[in-house]
Amino acid sequence: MPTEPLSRTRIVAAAIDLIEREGADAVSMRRIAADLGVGVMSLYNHVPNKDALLNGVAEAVLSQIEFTDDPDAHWTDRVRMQARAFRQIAHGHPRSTMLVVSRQLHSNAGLLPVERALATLRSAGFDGVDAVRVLRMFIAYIVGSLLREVGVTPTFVPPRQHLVNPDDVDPTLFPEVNGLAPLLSSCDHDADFDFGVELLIQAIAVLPKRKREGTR
Amino acid sequence: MPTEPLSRTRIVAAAIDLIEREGADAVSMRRIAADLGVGVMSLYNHVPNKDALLNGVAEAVLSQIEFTDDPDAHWTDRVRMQARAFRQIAHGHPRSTMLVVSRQLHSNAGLLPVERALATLRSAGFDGVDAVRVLRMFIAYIVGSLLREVGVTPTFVPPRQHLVNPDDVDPTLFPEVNGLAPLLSSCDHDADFDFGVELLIQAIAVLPKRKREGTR
DNA sequence: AGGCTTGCACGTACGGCGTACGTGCGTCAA
DNA sequence: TTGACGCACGTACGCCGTACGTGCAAGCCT
Repeated sequence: MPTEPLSRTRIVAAAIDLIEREGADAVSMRRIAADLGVGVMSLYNHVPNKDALLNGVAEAVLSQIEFTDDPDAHWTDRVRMQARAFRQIAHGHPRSTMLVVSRQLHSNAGLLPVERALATLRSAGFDGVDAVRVLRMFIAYIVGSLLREVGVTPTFVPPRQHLVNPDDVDPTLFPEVNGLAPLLSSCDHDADFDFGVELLIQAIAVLPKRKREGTR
Repeated sequence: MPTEPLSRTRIVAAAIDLIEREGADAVSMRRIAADLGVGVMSLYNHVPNKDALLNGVAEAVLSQIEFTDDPDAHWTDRVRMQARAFRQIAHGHPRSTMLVVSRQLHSNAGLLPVERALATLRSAGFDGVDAVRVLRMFIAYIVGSLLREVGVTPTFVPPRQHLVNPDDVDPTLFPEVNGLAPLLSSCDHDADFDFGVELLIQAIAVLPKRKREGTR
């Protein structure tokens, strides 16, 4: 029974699978090896160490983003689509999201979305300085949104799944939080994300566009 | 020589100190105990487990934010000040920032900034729905910015400290990244953060303000 | 005063972790 | 045929979090 030979790709895939099934805390070299039915140390023939393996996971997830870019569309539509495509990470690989946004990647996988975004912004007439600034702002917003969505940064649902109970939130100390508790404890991620994206697009659309070029 | 008695506060302080000196990876119960000159298991008389200790660290850092709110100022100024105050975390406790934004806090420490922000937005005339939405957007942006600033999410400096060298970025695959390399590899965090904050403030300032109240 | 509870510092021990290192086997080049 | 090489694997070391038990000092009730 010749099993598929071990490879970096298979190891990374097993890691992603494990993370999505049991969470990032469940990841250990021993556990991955067990899932693959191999010895622990065999992994090290294909991956230098655990950290590099996790980088591989982040790259793999990142490179699975499906960008369907229509070069003829208005730039605002293209920006919107790219932002949403990036957010797909949180849906396709919710438990891996934290890994993706928390690792400094030096590979091409991380550069492709950047390239696309910059090209779109440049085609919209922004000069280099503004394109980079706007891109960084979008990335910050998207990363922050993803973290909230996958549950790491609080939605600011105070205690239970249900509405706030006054034992946990003192109404005299936190009148606003208390009054808005029903709104704070529920969250439509799709709507909230789009709300922010629209606001950002609208905001940068009115930026004064400087002369083209200016990358120097 | 009666040393200060052990306490949760002292343990948390030692943990923060250790994180800022050697990074979050260096944190272990054994190491903290050694720094405090006590036995490992003594810590567990004051802290239920490591996870709770890290929550304590996040709370402590969060509650050190200095909000200097001027209720008479224009609401745009107040929002700006609150955003900057929150960002102070990244300066005062850079290595702890990741912990602060990556932990779901159920304590009052996390609610105070929320309360202040909501109050400011409500006083600016936003109804409950919009105040919560805008707050969430700001939080996402700030969290994402902090992560970039403390070096976890990439600045998109491609390889070295210096400019991009063409070995690492294929100019034909990534023409924009390549052309904008000088801009991508340097980053004025203060200016970039303020750029985004101004844009966001400007964007929400033109939101149609609905009737007051509406928390229900 | 004497006994008892309680709080807290501490040591030992267990199971799990990442990984350095050595070993043995299959394949392929010379 | 033989040698080198690639790769799966076992063992072992030094970390980790923490369950559990022990002993001591302070405070309480009678």
